[in-house]
Amino acid sequence: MLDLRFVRENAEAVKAGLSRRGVSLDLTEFLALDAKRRAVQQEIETLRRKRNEVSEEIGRLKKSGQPAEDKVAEMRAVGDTITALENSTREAEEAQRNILLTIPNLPHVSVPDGKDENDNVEIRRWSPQGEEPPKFAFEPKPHWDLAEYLDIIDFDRAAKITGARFALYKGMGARLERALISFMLDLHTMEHGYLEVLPPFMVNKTSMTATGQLPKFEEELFKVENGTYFLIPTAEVPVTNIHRDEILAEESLPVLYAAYTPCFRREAGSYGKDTRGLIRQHQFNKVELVKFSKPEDSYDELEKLTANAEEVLKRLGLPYRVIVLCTGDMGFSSAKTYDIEVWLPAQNKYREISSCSNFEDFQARRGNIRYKAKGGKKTELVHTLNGSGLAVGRTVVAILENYQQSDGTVIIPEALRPYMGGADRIVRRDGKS
RNA sequence: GGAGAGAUGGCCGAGCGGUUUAAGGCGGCGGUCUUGAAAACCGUUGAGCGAAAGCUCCGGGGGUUCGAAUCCCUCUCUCUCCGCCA
Repeated sequence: MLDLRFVRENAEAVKAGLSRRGVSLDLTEFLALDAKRRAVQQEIETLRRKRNEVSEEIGRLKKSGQPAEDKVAEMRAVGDTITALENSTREAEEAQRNILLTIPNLPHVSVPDGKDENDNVEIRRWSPQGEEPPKFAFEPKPHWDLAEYLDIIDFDRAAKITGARFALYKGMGARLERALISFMLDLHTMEHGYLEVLPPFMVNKTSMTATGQLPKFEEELFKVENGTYFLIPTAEVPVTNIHRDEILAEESLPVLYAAYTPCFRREAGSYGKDTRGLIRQHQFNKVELVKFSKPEDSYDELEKLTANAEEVLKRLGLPYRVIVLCTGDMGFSSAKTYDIEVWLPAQNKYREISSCSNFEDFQARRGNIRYKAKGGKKTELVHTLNGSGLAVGRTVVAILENYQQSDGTVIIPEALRPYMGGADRIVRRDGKS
């Protein structure tokens, strides 16, 4: 959410910033509403002041046994006026907040202008051999064929159990998923300084609103039927909300959390996209990194966060590139986003495996997350950041495709072997390969 | 699921219709003392809006009243006991 006062005083700058995103916003009604609301607020406060003073006087009169009937009657009328004005202003307040909640964040100056994903800008590439991904001596198979041959993921039975876009992991497949979660969490907690948390997988409406999923994107969420909770679409939601309505001490910043959670997404509007395989699922696992930082440090923290996520791919020896999303492709709450894309040889392209964003104070304002400088007088909003470190299912995809052998078996990256009971290769359970 | 008790500033905790403009303690900050620290003592210290005057905030929402932290209704959460349960 943008600052109400900032919008009022910088309406043109706000419109200009949003137009970079391809969003055109008419603020005339909003500003008129705001002016009227503030005028009424002034009136209410003047009346309240009068009521406070006279009520105090009534108290004194009654105590000393003097009559106060006329003043009581007068204040009864004032009270009625206040109630009427409050009712009219409440509506205006709500209308204003509802508008503010649907305005996306302003892009940072360093974000390139652009319309859609075609205008994103590549920043760097990495591969075990330098920059370019290695060439295969044979035609690399898609991960779903490999998974079926190795009998480690069963999409048909998952469809029977639940429906489309779900997966049943088996044997070394299930173990690989679990190994990756442990590997990622160990790296981030033991080497990158994050604190591991395991949050609830369902959250309330207030939490969803603070991080920006609500009120605008409810159609992306699963809502539980017997209550008011939503399944989390990312750990960003529960973890960022850890400090909702709190004032953090300056010396505790930055606060760094790493969390494994499953994520649940409706994927409305993506019919026909990535229908085969693990790429786009209604339920997937993710290790998420979340930071709370001082405003002046947040862009340095974004670079570090992105590097922390990249380190997972480096340790696993998976080729990737980093791109910066253009203004038109960024998420609603973000001021700047880097996507990390991993190389998938069977698709012959890079696919998103992590998204690292600085939200500046956009989420902090919605969630009222502040900090106070040591000895300082004012509280200030923190900046929030997060990034995948990494999406686990897509990491499985990348390992299967990049480490596949011509016989259909898959080499296990060395860094992962301690988590796989020492195994160095995924083979069929019947021994055939 | 049943019965009861609660929710007050960073934390603990008093207040239960009108000097609460929220006591007191802890913690924080500043100072005196000290070679330094501790202890002791003194001072200071909640949040939001507003240019200011001032207004608002005692879990959320609603009500009673001239006036609500205080009374009523309702919701949420916490705790204790009982029952059930992985």
